[in-house]
Amino acid sequence: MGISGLLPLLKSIHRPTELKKYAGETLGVDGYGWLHRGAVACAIELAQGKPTRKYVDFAMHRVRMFKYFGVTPYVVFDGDFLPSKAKTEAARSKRREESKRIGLELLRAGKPSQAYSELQKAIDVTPEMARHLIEELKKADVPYVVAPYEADAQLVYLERQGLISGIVSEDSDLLVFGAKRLLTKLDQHGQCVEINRRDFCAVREISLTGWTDREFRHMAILSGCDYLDGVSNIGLKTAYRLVRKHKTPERIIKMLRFDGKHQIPDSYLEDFKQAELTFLHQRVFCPKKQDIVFLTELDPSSNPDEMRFIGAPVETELARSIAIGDVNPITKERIVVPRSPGKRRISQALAPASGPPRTLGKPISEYFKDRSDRRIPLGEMDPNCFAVDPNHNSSTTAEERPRPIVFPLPRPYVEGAEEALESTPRPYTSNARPLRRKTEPISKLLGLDVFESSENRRRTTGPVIQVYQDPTASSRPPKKARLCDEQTFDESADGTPEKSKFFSSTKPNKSAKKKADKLLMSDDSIEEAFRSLPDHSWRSEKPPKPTDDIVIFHEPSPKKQTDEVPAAESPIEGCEDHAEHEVEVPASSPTQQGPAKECNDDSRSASMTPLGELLKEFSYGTGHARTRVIHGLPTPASSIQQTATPKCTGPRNTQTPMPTPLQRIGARALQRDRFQSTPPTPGIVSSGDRSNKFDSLPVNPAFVPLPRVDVEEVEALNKPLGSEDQIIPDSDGEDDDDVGDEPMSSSAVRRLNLTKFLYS
DNA sequence: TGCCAGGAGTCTA
DNA sequence: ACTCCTGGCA
Repeated sequence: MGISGLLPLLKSIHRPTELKKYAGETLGVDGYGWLHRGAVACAIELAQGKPTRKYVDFAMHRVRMFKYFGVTPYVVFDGDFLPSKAKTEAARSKRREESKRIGLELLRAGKPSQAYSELQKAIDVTPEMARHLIEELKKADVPYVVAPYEADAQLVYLERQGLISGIVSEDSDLLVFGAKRLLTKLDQHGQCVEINRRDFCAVREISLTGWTDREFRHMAILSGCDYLDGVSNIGLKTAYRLVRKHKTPERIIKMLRFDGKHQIPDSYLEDFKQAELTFLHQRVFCPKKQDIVFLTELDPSSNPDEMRFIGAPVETELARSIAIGDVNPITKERIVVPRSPGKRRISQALAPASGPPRTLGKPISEYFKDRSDRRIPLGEMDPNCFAVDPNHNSSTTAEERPRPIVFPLPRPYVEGAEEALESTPRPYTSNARPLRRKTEPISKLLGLDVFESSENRRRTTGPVIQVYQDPTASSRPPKKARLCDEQTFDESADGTPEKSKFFSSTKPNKSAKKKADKLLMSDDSIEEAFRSLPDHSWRSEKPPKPTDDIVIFHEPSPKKQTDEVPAAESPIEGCEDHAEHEVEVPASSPTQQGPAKECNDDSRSASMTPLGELLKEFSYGTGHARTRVIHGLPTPASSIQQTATPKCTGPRNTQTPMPTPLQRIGARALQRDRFQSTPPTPGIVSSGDRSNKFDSLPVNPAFVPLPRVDVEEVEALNKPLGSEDQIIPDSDGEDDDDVGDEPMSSSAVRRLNLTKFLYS
């Protein structure tokens, strides 16, 4: 859970950013988080013990997204539970069991949607699940490590060792561990928020200026953390005041007891110190030394034997085996991936990756055919659901295979599917179906489909499979199509690589596909998605049909990480920006210049044309300038550099109520303040106004030379347009660094002028 | 009256 | 996860 309220408290230093800005870098990611989110999609199957690999698909989709943006993910998995957390974990485990029980009951009672929401709480990410993902990570040449204990500590260690340059996680604990660069709220479009330790001095809610990691840690522990329950009625604000006033934990606790307003357990001080030591010295695995080390070296005077709470020592060999995923970090038993149906269904389901295809009672192909017939009409159904083949990844050539497009299942369709299911051995599926809406049937279908589909793939890769897959895809929660999902489609190597990840159109019948597009939740989202695609717009030059755009994207092959991305058809802006950093630089840099110019041109033209839209966005006023810009620029060209942002921002803007003039003024003031507090920004004068204070504060070498200036420029343009708040744009300026670029600046100037023109 | 913590309710993914 | 509301406190 982390420190509740910590991230909101630091909101003033949240710097909106995009994954592509980290191109060329290696970012640590929490494998558990990915697996968990993926498992949510198949909560019912997991609860029922049905074989499914959806969680692997989700995680690999994220991996592909990272690669697409030129970022190398370093996936870190949780290991054993710390003694400090044993209690918590036991309670959680109990809750999960309870949720599972209730959820399965609801399922039997014919309340699939309720069952699903309950079963989501029952999700337990197991080392076996991690192992399955690891198999895929190996194939994709993605670095990973299983921590001896907590992934949080492991991630921070990797960051300190320079093996990663940032951490992608939703866990605020990382900041307490000492993470320097935390990326949170990463969405499917690659947008995220950076929280940089260097910005702490700029936090507005509380003054952390001059605060050490130690004081910050004390504040966090005092307010309640995973290792120690907080004192009631003491939150972060109060803890902050206490630390500021009394400095040491001893004095704080003494004062609290003296006050008598709070109930402090007798062991609190001791527990407090243990919690702090756990944050400081937890054991981690050092990939360089190939051995267990402490996150922070112990004080020579301290004795690790007296610090059981930081985790028991682990033998070097065992630690290595755990780190590579061969040994279950909890049971310390070797993880066996069953090749044939094993005792556990889960294991069976997972098994396919390593082992040969399992044997099914019936030939799958037959099964599919039946379904395919029924499903054909489905193609017309909603495209909202993206179903990824859970098993799909299992096969080594998963990416090569064509990706099934997911369509939301219409009722009738579902029914047919159910019938098919009935033939299958799963009993429950047949019963539930009449009652439920899409959710239930989907779940049922998923379990069955997944299992069989995987086999089919192994055996054959015929069109039949595709048909089959489509239904599977439907199994996914009925959401709008996400870019990420699209990415999965990219994998389809069949010759559909050209098509956009976002649109799976190729596979489904053409007619069906078109229909699907129409059915999509929001066309806008799709367009936005396209825009988000970085290079793609450039190359296309024009705002071609969405389908054309799609073609541009193509997923990087799994084996080569960063290189692929730049090399890939669409050079990402980020890549360009960070070309300096990484290996790929050579390739990316040349490409950049050419496309960059084009982009600029496009952006200009784009900005010119959609004045009305721009105005609208300005009217919103609330969001970051960037978002507005994005919206404002309907054309693909504009999206080029802003790509990722547009999607997310677009919806947000619309959703967020328009700020009142007062609010805007306040926002501006805030921004200004930040600006002042932060070191002076190097950006150009014109750009400097827009540039965020934040950006200026945490300057990453990589970021400094950002060619993407376009976005910023756009922002600048918007500002004047938004007449009301010119100030706002300043605050918004997220990409200050980019502005700094020479070519960009020139382009920016042009754009600025143009925009003014338009409005004037 | 304002601040803070915590709970309830809602929405999203 | 986010917002809104409530109660306690100064």
